[in-house]
Amino acid sequence: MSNGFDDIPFFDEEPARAPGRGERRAAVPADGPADARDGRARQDQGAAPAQGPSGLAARAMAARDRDRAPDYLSGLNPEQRLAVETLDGPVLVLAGAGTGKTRVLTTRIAHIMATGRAYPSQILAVTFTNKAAREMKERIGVLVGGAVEGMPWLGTFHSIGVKLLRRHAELAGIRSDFTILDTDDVTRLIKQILQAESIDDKRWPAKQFAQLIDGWKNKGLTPADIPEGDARAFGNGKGRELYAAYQARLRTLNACDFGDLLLHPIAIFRKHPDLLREYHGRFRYILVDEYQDTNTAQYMWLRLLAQRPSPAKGEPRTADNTVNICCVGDDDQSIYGWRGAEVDNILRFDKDFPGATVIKLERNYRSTAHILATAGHLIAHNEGRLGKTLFTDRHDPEDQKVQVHAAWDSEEEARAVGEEIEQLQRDKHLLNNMAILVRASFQMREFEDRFVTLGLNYRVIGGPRFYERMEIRDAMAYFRLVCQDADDLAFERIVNTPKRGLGDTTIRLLHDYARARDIPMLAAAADIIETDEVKAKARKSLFDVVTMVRRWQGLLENTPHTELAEIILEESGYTDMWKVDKTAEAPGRLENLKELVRSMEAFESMRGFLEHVSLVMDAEQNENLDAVNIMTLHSAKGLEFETVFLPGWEEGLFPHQRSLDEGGRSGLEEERRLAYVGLTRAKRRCHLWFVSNRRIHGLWQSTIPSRFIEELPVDHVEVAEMEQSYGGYGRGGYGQSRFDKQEPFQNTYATPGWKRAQANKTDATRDNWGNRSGVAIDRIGYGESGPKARTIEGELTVRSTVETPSKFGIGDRVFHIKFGNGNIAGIEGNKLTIDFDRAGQKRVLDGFVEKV
DNA sequence: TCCCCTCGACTTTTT
DNA sequence: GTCGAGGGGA
Repeated sequence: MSNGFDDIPFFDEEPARAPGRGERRAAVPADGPADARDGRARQDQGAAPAQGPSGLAARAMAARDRDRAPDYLSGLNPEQRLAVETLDGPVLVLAGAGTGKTRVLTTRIAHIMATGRAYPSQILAVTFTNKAAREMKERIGVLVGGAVEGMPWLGTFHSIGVKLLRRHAELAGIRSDFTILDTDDVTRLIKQILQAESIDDKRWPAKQFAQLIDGWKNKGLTPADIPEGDARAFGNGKGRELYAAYQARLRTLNACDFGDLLLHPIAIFRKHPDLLREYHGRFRYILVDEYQDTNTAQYMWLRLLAQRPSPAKGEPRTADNTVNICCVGDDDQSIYGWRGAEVDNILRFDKDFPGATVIKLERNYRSTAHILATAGHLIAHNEGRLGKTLFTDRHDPEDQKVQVHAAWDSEEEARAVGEEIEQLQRDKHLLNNMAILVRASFQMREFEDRFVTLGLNYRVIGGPRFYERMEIRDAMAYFRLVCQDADDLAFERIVNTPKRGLGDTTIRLLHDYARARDIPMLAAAADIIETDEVKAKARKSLFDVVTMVRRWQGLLENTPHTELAEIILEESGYTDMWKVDKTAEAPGRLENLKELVRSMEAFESMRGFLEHVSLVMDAEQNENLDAVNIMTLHSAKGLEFETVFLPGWEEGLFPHQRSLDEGGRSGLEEERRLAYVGLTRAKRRCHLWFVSNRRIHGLWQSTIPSRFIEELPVDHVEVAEMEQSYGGYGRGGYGQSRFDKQEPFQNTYATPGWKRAQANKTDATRDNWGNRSGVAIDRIGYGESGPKARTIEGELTVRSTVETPSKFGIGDRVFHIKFGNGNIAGIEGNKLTIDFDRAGQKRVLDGFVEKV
């Protein structure tokens, strides 16, 4: 297959020109182990292959100038082609739904490489989700005909942030083997801080504070930057102190939360302009996907990397001072305002980057004219848009108008959708091409129940995740502690799991001691076992834990990591704990642990695996199974389906009451954009539903149709004829599986649907990875088809074992909380031997002793 | 230390 | 209505 790249060996050829101005070997560390092994990958650093009559560039330019455009450009429409070929200067592509946004991005990258403008490793391409990054990689691979090994800087904001931070961690005051905390860890950490500050966590919930901090970090605010009002609004006015305390704790734990993955690099770049300049030299081209979703922190990060010094008067723009940034987005699909996205970023792009080329993509290749007109008419009710109107050439009289259905209640809604799906199935439509997009996840349940009854396969996208399961988190905590022993959160999680008789008292003691001396709890435990601070039994247990962890740490370098994982789970007694457990879940949990170890095989090291899990929280779904997709409108963004069902268009649910209450007009507009996203997912058929009665928080409430329904254009929408009476039970002529209501004595388990389900099923509720999926298992090929091995850069092992001189002297009279008064008989570092008046001679830690 | 019961929450969610 | 967390009692 010819793709226009056949005669351009751009991966292998060196730029054949002499080093020019501004060209120097960057001091930026190499691209990790791959670079070290492969000299070729390093050649790009600092050297731009763009100018000069090099063999590669000349040929590429000739290729471009030939009448016949490269194959990969053919098939693009004029606007798309402009977006691909406008390589110099800032470019904003306003790409409406279904206008070939991803195609433009990927072709542009291919074009940059094919024309020899930059090496793959000189292109920074950022997305929001791992899914988008993966898709982009694949599609570029198809375009250039091979794996895209050479694009180390294609990834999510966060994964690129981690990459930067691992290289320059010490500039942020942490070590490069830092741990990435997830939201659960963060909440637990905050809970501890609130407790330490004796703040009532009933009145000031840790979760709320976690969200507050997240919000500040989204805005790029450090404790010093937050507005006074914000600071006062939490924890008796202690908001700022608490935030600072939290950051301090993260530093001692050698850990980062998600926000830090962006904020630390920003701080580093600001403090070290020379380093930033190295990256300016490296990144010839910057591409950003879904620009309308960027928050302030991401925006600041991008600005730092994108901004180049303006050319002096009279000087021409050169590769050194041109901002080759291309942002692609759609203001009408901005649906993440509630988590800090600033639509403003896209609205004022041309002010941020003067001289920007703005290109609108309005030709839609996805949907029918009816669907487009409906979506367009709806979104026109919003103010403050950049204003795009999607159009299509496709006008097929066979095309169905958008169907609006009414149902009595949510149960009937689910039943009717089920019937529609079965009808489509009989007409040979694949279930994979259908999706039910809901506003809120509680709506899913009704559909799941119904589909289990019908024996219809379904998959829930974005449900509960495997790594949130208890046994996975426990196992991961062991691994984390072994890789990074300052990870106190991991330590606390596993120290008494399985039960080792290390209760609250012991843990509190360890915690206090560790805090007082600013050392990890594992180190604190190592100290304490040499003393009499804790009872013999607890001491033995602690000794075991410390010894085990130390032993595993010793094995880390030279033992295959999957083997080590097994050793850890065995020796810690963790698997035994579940073997002994007689509850129903225990076998499943053991199975999950096995899967966990198996899935580690795809990674190069245990650290690589840990990093993957903390960054990539989605698990891949099985595409091979034909199943209806159920997901929220939010997670549907970027996807498309032949047939889309949009249930629950009622006031209060959609638009959601809380959006209206908290967001006012802009909240309503965001909801409307969400509706727009939902409609534009559909290629051929789109069904809207609203019900008159819905159960909310356990009680039935009567509802009125969404205002959005009134905003639809009458010419393109039709009210679907109900085959059954409104509010009655189904009487339709088709569907063998709809008699559970008609035959009251037959319970659901006797329906053919249920029997079918039984026949197909291996697990009708959840698969091992915590993915909810129906009827036939939708198992994830996490092990086999999982990600390629990852490498972690710049491994660094620094241990903080600073000894502080004891403030005590032999003979001092002291008081110990547990043993009372006594005299110091010996001192050994921080351990004191004391002759207690009552308890006799004991070894204790100086932290627990006061002079009297 | 564990288990049971009560109480409260309950939009969307990536990383 | 359902689930999870946390408190209190055995």
